[in-house]
Amino acid sequence: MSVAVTIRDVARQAQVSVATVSRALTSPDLVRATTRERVLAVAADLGYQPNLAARGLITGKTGNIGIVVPDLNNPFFTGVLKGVQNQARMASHAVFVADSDEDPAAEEQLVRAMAKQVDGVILCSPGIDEQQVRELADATTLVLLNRRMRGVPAALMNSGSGMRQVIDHLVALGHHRIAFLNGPRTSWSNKERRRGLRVAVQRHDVDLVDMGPFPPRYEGGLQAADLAMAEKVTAIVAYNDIMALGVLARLRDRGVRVPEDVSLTGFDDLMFGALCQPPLTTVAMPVVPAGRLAVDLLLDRLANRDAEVRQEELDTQLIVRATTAPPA
Amino acid sequence: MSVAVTIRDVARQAQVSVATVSRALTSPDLVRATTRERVLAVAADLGYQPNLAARGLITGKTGNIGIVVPDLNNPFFTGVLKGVQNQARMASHAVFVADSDEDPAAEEQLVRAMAKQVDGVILCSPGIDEQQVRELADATTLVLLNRRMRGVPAALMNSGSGMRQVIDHLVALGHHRIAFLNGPRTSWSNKERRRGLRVAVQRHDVDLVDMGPFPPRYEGGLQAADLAMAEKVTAIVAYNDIMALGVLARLRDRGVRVPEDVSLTGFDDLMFGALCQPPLTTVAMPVVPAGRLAVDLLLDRLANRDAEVRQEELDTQLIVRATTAPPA
DNA sequence: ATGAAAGCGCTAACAC
DNA sequence: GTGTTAGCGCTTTCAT
Repeated sequence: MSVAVTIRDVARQAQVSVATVSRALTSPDLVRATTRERVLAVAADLGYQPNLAARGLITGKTGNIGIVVPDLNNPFFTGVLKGVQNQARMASHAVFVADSDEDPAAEEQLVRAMAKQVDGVILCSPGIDEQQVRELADATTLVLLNRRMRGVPAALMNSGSGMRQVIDHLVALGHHRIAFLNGPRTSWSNKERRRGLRVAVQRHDVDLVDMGPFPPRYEGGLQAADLAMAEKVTAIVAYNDIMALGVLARLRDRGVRVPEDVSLTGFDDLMFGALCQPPLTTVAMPVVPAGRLAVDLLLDRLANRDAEVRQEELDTQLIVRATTAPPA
Repeated sequence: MSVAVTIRDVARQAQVSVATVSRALTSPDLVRATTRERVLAVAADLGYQPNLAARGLITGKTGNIGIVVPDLNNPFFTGVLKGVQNQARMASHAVFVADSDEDPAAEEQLVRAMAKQVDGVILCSPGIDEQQVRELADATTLVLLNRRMRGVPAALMNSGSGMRQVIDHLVALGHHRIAFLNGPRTSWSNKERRRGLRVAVQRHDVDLVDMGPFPPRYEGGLQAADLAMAEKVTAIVAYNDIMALGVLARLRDRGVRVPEDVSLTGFDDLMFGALCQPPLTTVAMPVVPAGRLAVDLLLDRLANRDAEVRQEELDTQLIVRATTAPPA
């Protein structure tokens, strides 16, 4: 392990003061070109890397951003993380990540613990209570992901538009009685998807059977499948892809054919939808772009603290694959 | 946004010096109990959170650890990340994450960039060249994940044992001619899996058809499926689950039944193996435990810099599901 | 047991 | 254009 080379070492070797080295690195136009080049050359030669913690101590900016997610095993959140990581790197920021294991209390702690080491944090927390979010927004610069709240910047995905496309698609196929399998009632996403659905349905002659809530996982789908079939629907709209996969498995076990006997749609488009059999008709959530957007919003807010709060919405897109067809 | 409360504020309010506050927080037994309690009470009251960057500047420890992975969209790496995050939190460390987008050159940069802000980094890089890893190990405390290299601590998964179980299983079913679909030739994992396979095969009367390399993704499986069938094998061992899924899809399209006409196994056990149809027989890689182990190794090394280098191996386990059966 | 003071590596006035 | 110096928030001698 090589010993750390500091700004002093560079200064000595380049025969200048530490201030000049600092300037050469951070405000190049403040030093004469020849000096700058000499300094930079020495720095490169010595393999000098500025200590960002020390820099942050004085500038007040750490060059880091944090992201808190409920579960790193969920491809939805890792997609977001990927986008965040990407965009952060473009902006020369490093990213702290924390996984709360779906525990809202932990989320609050994690944000607070991060607060001192980052310039701001991106919070993906469907569960945490609104009042607490406000307190956190007070403790650090916060950007919400996939959740809208007055006065807090947010990167959003417009599930309403996706749901409208789902309903238009199903109605065009000839469906009139459709089940919606709710995810967690309190989650912002579920509310949004449900709202989009209800709006879309009003424009058509459709019976909407509102079911659940179910756990937003494979097991939730297994459970929901039987209940939905009992309602004699011809199409099932699941809260998300994972649940849809559970429905698919359960229907197959019961000998119900998809899409011949019943149509099925998911939501999120998390990779395995495309890989499974039959491939799942679903709505693609732009998770990676949303992660990128969140970073942009955060950096923008940091640079421009008293501009108005931006909440931007990305469109979602129906992906028709093979689980939807005209009713029998 | 509330202004930061520093150690000075606490000191003033508690009527002690900053040194005493510092001691009360980090070496409680150096201050009188009554003083300590008073200080702690004030700190809690003011919502004081020590600035870790400042602390790190003087102690030389940041309390952070880094992890560099090739792709955050790959559930293998996010599983590891989950384990890392988990264990780091137990040890009150924060986690920096960086995604190299499968670019070995970027990996090196990312590690170097992190080096100053972390106590050590966990590197998951099948691709990066051995010499460069050594240089990185010189620049920071490094722990390798799923890759063995002399003198560098490593958290390993013993794919050999899993492969032996696969072959024993297939042979017990009556297979004699088996294809192995190679992943990237240079990847440590592929070498290990292949080696395990060859050893296992020697103990039985089996023709091993070594095919590929193929890209370790869905498309690689699509491509490999036809080639494997042309070799008249009765069982196909894919480098990993994703490739196996590609094989499965292609075989289904061709009307080849799995497992009736040909058996198929994957490797990794990445969730969707269980969800697909038929559920995939595969080898479970303990990715989350491996992440945890990597953190332990890192922390251990940090605490005990001149102990011998630990390289620990976790066992892998065959998971028999529904894609393997006796040959026709 | 506690305080005063030095200093971690760096940037930002302020001089010249 | 460059050097000198103070100080970011904290820990850690060294005194007392």
